[in-house]
Amino acid sequence: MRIEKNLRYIMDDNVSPYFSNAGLVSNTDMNQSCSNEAPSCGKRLEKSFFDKKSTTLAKELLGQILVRKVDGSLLRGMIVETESYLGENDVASHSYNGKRTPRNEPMYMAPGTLYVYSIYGMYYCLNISSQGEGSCVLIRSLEPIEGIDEMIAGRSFKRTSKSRPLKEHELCNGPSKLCLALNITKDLCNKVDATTSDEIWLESGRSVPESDIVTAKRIGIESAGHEWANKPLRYYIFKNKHVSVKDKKAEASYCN
DNA sequence: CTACGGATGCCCT
DNA sequence: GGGCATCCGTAGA
Repeated sequence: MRIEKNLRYIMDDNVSPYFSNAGLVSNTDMNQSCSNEAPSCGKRLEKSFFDKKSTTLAKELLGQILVRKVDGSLLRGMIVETESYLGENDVASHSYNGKRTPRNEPMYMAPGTLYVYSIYGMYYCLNISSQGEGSCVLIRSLEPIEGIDEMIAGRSFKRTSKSRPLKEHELCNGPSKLCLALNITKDLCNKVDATTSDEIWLESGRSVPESDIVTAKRIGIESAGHEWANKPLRYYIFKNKHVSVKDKKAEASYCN
């Protein structure tokens, strides 16, 4: 029943090469389904993958798979939008000026460590620590791959019977939406080492060519001032429906 | 499509 | 006490 419903979603929204075989059930199937994409597809990303400066990591995380175990079932989403936070020199970073508090401690931990913080009293954002003191990558959007029904259940928070049903591309198209969909909370995931955890980790997906990466300004940091608010430190996959905010000007130079 | 107000509570000063 | 790397519903073009 659940699989049947998932498949229907996939059929309705079959835009990603990742979905070519619609393998939704097990790790084994996943590996088989993308064996033509990349030799390492479906393998856990190791420490060395994360040990890069945040701008590089932010781009290389595009196309990779975030995996979360919820009540014994696996939820998977492909990362389609990220932001780089540079550390002590970045006015918009929680670690600006080398600021270090109990909240942002994970930003200073080993690359691959998750930094989950609460925002606006009711939401969370997920970051991954990168190379460099106090720098990290914010995960802004996912394209759901597996566990759609669980994601819908997670996103029912704050929604009523009057609310319009969510479309698939609305499940994870925002930093706090994806945390709701994948049950990522500070209590459960903050400071977790994603290279060793059995509850949340990353797997290699497809590699996104530079020509498919749109570079744009970051979202929601106007208070950092124009100069830093406008730095091109947000990255997303061109034409992907699951991106939270598109930048038409940045996309104008792309074809198709 | 964009604009805006309200929700809601943690964290730092 | 004020700010916040957000989301949602409504209003209007």
